[in-house]
Amino acid sequence: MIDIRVVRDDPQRVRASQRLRGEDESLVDVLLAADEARRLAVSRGGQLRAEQKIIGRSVATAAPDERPLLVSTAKALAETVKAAEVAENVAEYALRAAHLAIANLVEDGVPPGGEADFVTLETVGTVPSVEHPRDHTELGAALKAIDTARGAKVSGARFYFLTGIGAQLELALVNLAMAQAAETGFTPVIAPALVRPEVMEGTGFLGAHAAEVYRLADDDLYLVGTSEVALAGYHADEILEELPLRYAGFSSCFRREAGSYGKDTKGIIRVHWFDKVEMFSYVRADEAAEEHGRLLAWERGFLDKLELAYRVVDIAAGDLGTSAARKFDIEAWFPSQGTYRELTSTSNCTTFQARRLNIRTRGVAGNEPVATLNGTLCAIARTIACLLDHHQQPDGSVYVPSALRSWLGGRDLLSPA
RNA sequence: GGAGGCUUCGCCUAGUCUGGUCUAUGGCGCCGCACUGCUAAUGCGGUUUGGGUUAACCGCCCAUCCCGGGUUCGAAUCCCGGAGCCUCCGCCA
Repeated sequence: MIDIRVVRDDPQRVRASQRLRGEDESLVDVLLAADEARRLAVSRGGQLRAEQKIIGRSVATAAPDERPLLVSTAKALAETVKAAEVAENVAEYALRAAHLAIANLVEDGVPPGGEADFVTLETVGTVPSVEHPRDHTELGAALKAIDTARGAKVSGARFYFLTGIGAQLELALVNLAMAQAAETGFTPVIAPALVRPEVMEGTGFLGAHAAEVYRLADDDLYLVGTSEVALAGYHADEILEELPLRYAGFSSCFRREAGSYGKDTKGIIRVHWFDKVEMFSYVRADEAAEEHGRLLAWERGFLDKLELAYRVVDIAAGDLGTSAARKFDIEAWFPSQGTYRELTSTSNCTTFQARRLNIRTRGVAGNEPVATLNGTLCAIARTIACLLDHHQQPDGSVYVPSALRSWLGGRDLLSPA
């Protein structure tokens, strides 16, 4: 939810942002009209209620013989008030709908264009040269670490089992990520994976990408696609006294992957369920961009520990999520694919989520919404896929980066049994 | 899953049975001022949140007693639905 005052004061800016995203600019005019209509409706309703209050008071204090007349007057007024209140509700609802239809304002400097128009900011590390690279599915099967066949048998396509060293790798990555997060000052959090509709809507996931989200209809709960959802809802309806607040949440993540038919059908790069350690920050609105830089740096620090070659990309406006003002992805090198693939993603949601979730802090001119930001520390399944692929050796074994060894019994090489 | 209790403006609380100056009581905390020779006491005043009006301030107006409906001229108060918390029973890792 963007600041309605920005829309009133500078509709051109909002239109420009919508245009950059490839969204409908005329929604801005719909919103302005709805805002004006609501103001009129509320003001009329207020006036009528004020009259009604005065009459009500005179009824209370009137002499018995004067009552009937007063009551009949009040009755007539009550009809008018009721009608005005219906109009208010309609206007209120229309305003909210119009408001929710508008995505966050795109930050200055975001590249224009769509999915293919990202800008590479930096390329880091040395891309490994592997003669005849095997993909992570093959490597994972040989190591008895990843079992996608039985995943499909038990749960369907895009499900998997991590077994043996695969399961240990997950725990090692979680431990490493949580250790880094805690050292950096994040509060480690184990977050629920099921959330209420308000929270899901507040984080902006029920907008354009509602089809991505699993819903438990019998219980009216949603399965989160990222612990960002729970971590944003954590402080809903609160006034935060001390900022910044930083949380590192671990949870399972569920994605329907609707519309991704045919993409990454093999292996565990794109799955319906995976575990993830996510960083989430609450900061003052004017510090959001700086925090975004810090989140990106922490993501890079983690990938550096995994000794991966990667590039940092600035996502184009048309490919941003509803709530993001800017997004940086880090894509790591997959030798078997001969390309970089997304491993982490950090978004600056500015005050967009905080407005919807009513998360504020005390400012000089009263309470004001905070800014929220999120960034992947480690999406486990995809990271395991990358580690196997990236660190594979000619003999089919896999090199273990030193940062992970203490969590894996000191092993520096994973070899097929 | 069953039974019962509870939810009031930061925290605690009065008010709900018996609808009407409730324009929500009091305490704590907090802020300001005054006074007292002293990081205290006392006194006075202020202190929910959101929106509107304003260049801004002051002020004024509207809404807000968990949420949503309903009854009524009028709802914190009565009725229905929902959420949350608590207690007990059942079940359960």
